[in-house]
Amino acid sequence: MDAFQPPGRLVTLTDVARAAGVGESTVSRVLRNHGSYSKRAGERVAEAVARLGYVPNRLAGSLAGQGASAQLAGIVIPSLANVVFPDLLRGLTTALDAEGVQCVIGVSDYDPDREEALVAALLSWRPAALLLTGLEHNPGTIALARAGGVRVVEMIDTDGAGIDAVVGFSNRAVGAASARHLLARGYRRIAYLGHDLQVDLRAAKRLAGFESALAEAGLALHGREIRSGPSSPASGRAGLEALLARHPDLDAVYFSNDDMALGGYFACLSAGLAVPGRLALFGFNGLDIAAAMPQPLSTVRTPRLEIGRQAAACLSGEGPTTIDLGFELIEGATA
Amino acid sequence: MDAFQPPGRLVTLTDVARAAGVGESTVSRVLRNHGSYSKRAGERVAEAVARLGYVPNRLAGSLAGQGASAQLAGIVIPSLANVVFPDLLRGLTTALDAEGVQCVIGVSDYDPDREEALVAALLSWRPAALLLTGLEHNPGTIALARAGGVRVVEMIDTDGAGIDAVVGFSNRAVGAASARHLLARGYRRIAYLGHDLQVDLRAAKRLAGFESALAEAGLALHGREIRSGPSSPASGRAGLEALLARHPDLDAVYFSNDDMALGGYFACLSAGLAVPGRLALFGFNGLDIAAAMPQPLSTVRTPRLEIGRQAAACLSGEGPTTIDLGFELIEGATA
DNA sequence: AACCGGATTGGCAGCGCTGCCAAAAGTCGC
DNA sequence: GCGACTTTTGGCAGCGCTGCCAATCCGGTT
Repeated sequence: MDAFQPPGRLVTLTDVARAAGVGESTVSRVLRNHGSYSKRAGERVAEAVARLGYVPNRLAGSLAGQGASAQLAGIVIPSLANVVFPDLLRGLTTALDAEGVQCVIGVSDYDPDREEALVAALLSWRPAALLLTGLEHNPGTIALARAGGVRVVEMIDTDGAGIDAVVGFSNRAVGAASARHLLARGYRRIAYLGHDLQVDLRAAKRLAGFESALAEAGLALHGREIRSGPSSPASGRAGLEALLARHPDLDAVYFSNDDMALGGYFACLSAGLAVPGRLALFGFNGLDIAAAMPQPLSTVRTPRLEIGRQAAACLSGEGPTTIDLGFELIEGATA
Repeated sequence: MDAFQPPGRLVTLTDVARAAGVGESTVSRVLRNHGSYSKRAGERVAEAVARLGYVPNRLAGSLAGQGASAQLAGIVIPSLANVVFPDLLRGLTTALDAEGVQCVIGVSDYDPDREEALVAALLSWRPAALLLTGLEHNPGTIALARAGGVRVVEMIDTDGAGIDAVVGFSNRAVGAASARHLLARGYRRIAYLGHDLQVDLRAAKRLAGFESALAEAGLALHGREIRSGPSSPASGRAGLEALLARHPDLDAVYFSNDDMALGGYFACLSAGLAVPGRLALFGFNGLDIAAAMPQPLSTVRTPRLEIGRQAAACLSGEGPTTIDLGFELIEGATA
C-alpha cells in the first residue's frame, strides 16, 4: 500500500483497472465476486487492490446499482440513556454486520418531530431498511417511510398496527402479568412509580395493562408518582420517598423499569424497610444488575437482544409480519 | 404528498425541477440554500418538493459534491454492553445531529481485526470523519485511516500518541489518583478486581497507574482477581467473593469499573461486611447509579458525554490536537 | 480447417446530483 | 432610453461505480 497517488485524490476503480491491466468491469466483477472472471484476472486485481490500497466507494456503487438502495440500515431509537436501546442496537449491529450492512443511527429523544426529521435524513441515504422504535409516529413519518420504498421494521412494541414488519412483545401484557403476580402474592395497596408517560408511550401501555388487571380484581392503584425527566435510580429513590410520605400504608410498588426499581430498593435499604415484608418492589426489563442484587429484583425480562436480531432478520423478508417474542416474569425476591 | 409516481421510481431532483418549472441547478441551489435565487424560485421549488414528497438522494449529492466526502461520521466503539459507550455516542450524536451529520456506527467487540474491517467498511461510505476508541490499533487500521483522507479522532484515552486528534483523559492518571486516595485514607492491603485486561487496554492502563502509585508508597497489590468476560455486577459480586476467600485480610478493593464495584457492594451487603469499615470499595466511571446507592460509591467520574461533544467539535478542526478533559474523583462513602 | 457454444472481457451509458459557465433578466444612473 | 452593472438562471459535464451488450477468446467438434 504505497502512497504514490497525488494526495487529495483517492484511488478509484479505474486506477485499479489500469494497474491490473484489465477493464473496469472486470475489476467490478472480481471485487463483488459477481459474474464470471478468470483466475488470472482475479489475482491481478487482488494484487493491484492491495498494492494501491483501494477502498471501494460505496456511494458510487449504491448509486449505480439497481434499486439504488444502499447496504445501509437506518435506525431511529428514542434514547441512549436507557440500557434497553443499547441492548437493542447490540442485537441489531451483530446481525447486520454479519451481512455487511452498516447501521446509520439517529436518536430522537422521544420526540416524534425529531423522529420525523431523522427519518427524512436517514432516507436520504437510500437505506435498504428503516428500523423504528414503537408503533406511534407522526403521520408525516409514516408517509415518508411508505414513500421511501424501504422495508420498515418497528421494534419493541406489538400493541397496535404497524407499517410493515413489527418485532417485539406486548407491553400491555407485561403490565397485566406484573399486576397478576403482585395480586397472587397477596399485595393489595399497590402504587405505581414511573417517569414521564407522555413521552414513554410503552411505559404508559404497561401501566394501562397493569391497571386493567387490577380492575379485574376489583382494585385500583393505591397512589401513583410520576417523575419528570428520564428514568434513573436517583429518580426512583426520590420518587419512592415521596410516594411513601403520601401513602405510608403501601404494601407494593410497580416501577416503570428496573432503574427506577433499583433506586426504590436503595431507598428501602436506607430507610430500613424490609423488602418484601414491609414493601414489595416490582420492576421491568430484567437488567443484569437486578439479578446481582442481594435480593434479586422481581421483574420482567424482555428479549432485547433477540428483538434486535429478529428485526435484522426481518430485513430480508417481505410483506407485513408481526413477531411477538414474549417476555419472562422473574420471581426474584422483592415481590 | 400524493403518490402519483410510478411506484418503484423515487422522485428525483429532475422531477422537482420539471414540476416547479425551473432548472435543476435552481432546485439544487434552493435546497441547499447555496448560491443566489429569487424568492419566487424558492417558493415554487418548496411547493413542488412538498407536493411530490421529494427526499434528496445524498448518495448522489455526496458523490457529485467536491471533495466527495459525505456528511457522515464513521464511528467505531468496542462495545455497547458497557454504559460508557452509549454515553459517548449520546454526546456524539447530539453534537453531530445539530450539524446535519449522520452517524454510521460499528461495534468491534474489542477485537482489533474487527476494528480494521469496520474502518474499511466505514471508509467506503467516504465519511467526513472517523471516530475511533482508544489509541491502540492494527497497523492496517492506521494505514487505512491515513489513506482515507478523513479527519480521525481517537476518543477516551490520552496516554500515548494519536493519529490525528485525540479527546479523552489519562487512564494512568485516573489509576494513580485512585490509589493515592485509598492510601491517604489509610488502606494498605488493597486488591484489584477487574475484567479481561488483554481486551480492555484502558483498564490495563488504569491498573498500571494504580500500581505505580502504590509502588511509590512502597506497596504492592495485595491480591488481584481477573474475571473473564465483560464487566458486570454479577461478575463483580462473584469476583469479590473469590477474592475474599483467598485474601481474607483485605482492607480495600479497586475495581475496574462501577459495574464491578456495584456487584462487590452487593456481595458485602449479602455477607454483612461493613463498608468501608471492614472493606473499602473504589470504582471507576461515576455512573448515576453509584450516586443513588445507600452509600454513594467512591469512584472517578469520567466526562463521557463531554468527550463525545468535544470529539464532534474536533471534526471541523484541522491538524493534530489533544484535548485532555480530565476527570473528577468522587469521595463517596465506600472508601 | 472451419465451426460452435460457453466463458471471459471491455466499452459505455447512466444512476442523481453538484460545480462551472455563459446566457438571460433585472437594476441603476444619467 | 441606453450602457454598465449585478443578480438569477439553465445547460451540461462528470463524480465512481454497475449493468448491459457486443466482442473476443478458448477448447472441443465435425
